Amino acid sequence: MFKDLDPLLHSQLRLAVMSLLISLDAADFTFLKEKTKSTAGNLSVQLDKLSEAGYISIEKSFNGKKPLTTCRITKKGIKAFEDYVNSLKGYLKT
Amino acid sequence: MFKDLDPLLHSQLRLAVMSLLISLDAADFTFLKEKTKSTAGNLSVQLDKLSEAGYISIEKSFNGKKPLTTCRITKKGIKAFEDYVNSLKGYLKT
DNA sequence: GTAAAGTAGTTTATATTATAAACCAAAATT
DNA sequence: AATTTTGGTTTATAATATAAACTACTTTAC
Repeated sequence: MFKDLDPLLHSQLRLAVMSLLISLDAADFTFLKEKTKSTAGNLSVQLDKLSEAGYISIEKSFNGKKPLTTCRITKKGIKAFEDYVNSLKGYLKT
Repeated sequence: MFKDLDPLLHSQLRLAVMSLLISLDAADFTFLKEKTKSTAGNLSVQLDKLSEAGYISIEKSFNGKKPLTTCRITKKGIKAFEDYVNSLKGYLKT
């Protein structure tokens, strides 16, 4: 009846990031920070967790002289997000 | 874009409890424990939190000689659940 | 009738998580 | 050349979830 909710996705900020990445394909740190209205520190930590789980890939480069962190959702991440949404549905239908 | 998710409802067990109560109107401790497959201790704590928030009411009585804890969702709880579901939608649409 | 097991919970301790605050290095601005 | 801003990371703290231990009583088995 109530399937377990992936704890990695059941977090407001990580879920917001995944939600953005699933329709955007690529997004940089600053963009994610603005869209999610998070602090840089929090975002940095949560991106690491998503990355360690293999849900996103993180690529570090430079935009001119400024560091640029680009995130992309992985296949595994897409699957996890879809699973999470399906599990959640069991909790939401009234 | 991403509305804040009520932290009281953004918890697997509390959400499951609210999901049950919203369509059941009343449920006792043992029933909730079985349906949510939670431990008694965890359920006890989470029910208290929902109760303190005014999302559910808890009535203690006796079923013969055994203690009976009956839970009901409140108007405030229904509103909170609906708000939560609506906020979540912003995270899930792909 | 009393010891053991079961029921219905609560309290407390611990592990995990989220978040903010502090920090760092380089670049841009005054 | 000092100050502020950008783009982050690391570390510390507060909040949360969860399980384990406990309480109080009841039922069952001997």
